[in-house]
Amino acid sequence: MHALLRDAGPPLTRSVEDYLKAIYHLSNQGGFAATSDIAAMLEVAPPSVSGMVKRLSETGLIEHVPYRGVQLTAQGRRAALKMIRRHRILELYLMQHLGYDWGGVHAEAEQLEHAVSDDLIERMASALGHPLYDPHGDPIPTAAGEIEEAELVSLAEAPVGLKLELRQVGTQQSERLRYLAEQGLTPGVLLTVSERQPFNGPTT
Amino acid sequence: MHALLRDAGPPLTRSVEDYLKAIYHLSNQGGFAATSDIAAMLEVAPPSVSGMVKRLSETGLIEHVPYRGVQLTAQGRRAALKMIRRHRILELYLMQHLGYDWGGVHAEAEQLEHAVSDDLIERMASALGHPLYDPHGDPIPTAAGEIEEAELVSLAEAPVGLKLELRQVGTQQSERLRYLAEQGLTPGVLLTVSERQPFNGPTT
DNA sequence: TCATCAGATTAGTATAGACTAATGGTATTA
DNA sequence: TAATACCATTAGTCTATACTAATCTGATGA
Repeated sequence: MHALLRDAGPPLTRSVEDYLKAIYHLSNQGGFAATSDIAAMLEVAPPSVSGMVKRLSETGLIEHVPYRGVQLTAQGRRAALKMIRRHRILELYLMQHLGYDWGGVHAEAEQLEHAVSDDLIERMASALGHPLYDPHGDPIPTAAGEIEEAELVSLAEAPVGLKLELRQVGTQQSERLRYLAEQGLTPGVLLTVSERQPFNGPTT
Repeated sequence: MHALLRDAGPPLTRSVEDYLKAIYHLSNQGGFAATSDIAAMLEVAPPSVSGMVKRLSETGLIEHVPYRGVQLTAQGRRAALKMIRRHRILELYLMQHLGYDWGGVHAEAEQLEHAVSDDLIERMASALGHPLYDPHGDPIPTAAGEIEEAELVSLAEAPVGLKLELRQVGTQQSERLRYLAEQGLTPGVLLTVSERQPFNGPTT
């Protein structure tokens, strides 16, 4: 009985969901997320973050070490992964079933992820054949809250001559995504690093 | 220039959208919506309605006659119809493309209608072939904000012997909707009023 | 006409979440 | 080690929205 009710509590607000997602992204490799980075990512003022951090640590969703930053608790991480699953399933669904392009999906998913039910997400996931990666190539957490921790190399760091598969594209700016898609730079494509100009772009 | 910007202003909040929809439904035939009816429909206390009514009439979305009730202005009506279009397109889409049943669809649409973009709604509308009626048989307002004003007869009022087409079902209780659907009472079906028991049900 | 009562409104309070201005802590550099 | 600069936090305010308790209005029936 305890176990089943463990996660109940009042549902998270839209803001709280956004904070948890931001903290997840900023503390990826087990580190702390800094107040100012959270503020920048969510486009709010730093004191707003301090306030929210206090509330979130009181409800046990994060751990706060003053002047060092915050980390998700197991509970907070579960909630964050749920939002990320929603976001990624939504992006995929909007592209594959409603004709969205790579650039426009992000904003729409960003709104919808707060409003959809678990049921709807699972229906979309099955309509998509339970996909493992989103349109950017990022892994989609399972409904149970697990996520693949990929080892990725940045293209800018890859040695010349290396053959590789383009797995994910690390930008969310619509214009840039559309441009890359036109160039055929879309997740899954195989590339070879042929040369690199000093200070900028390598070639396919 | 004026005309194009006329409706700009800050976007409506979730609450405001709900109030406008409720007022629309309660003042259907040109009358006034009463504070207490709005309160009942939205499940809030009457003073909360008084407060919101003040704000809405200051922003020009409704007309308030103290102690009599409220009416939508043209602007408020446009906003309400937009929400109703969203709701009805969503219900239809969820049923036809994601396997929702008649009962479960309302609650999901109620949430999503506040989060979807106009673009997404129009994409769903075209995926559905620009439908005119929602799953309950209610007319769907056009993107331009027009709605068919249907003349409907309640089954309970129809004279015995009349042949008619079931156009809409006036309940939103999930259980009851499922029951009716099982009985084949679904919009579009042709019925004949064969007899009526005193105090209750007529037969197909 | 007046008393009464239901329903509407005002008054005052709470909470979530944001802001700016002021202050406090930590780490870097001289 | 001390000064400084950067970042975090606290203090105090604002808005939207809800609440309860108290008051007011208008319609109804005696």
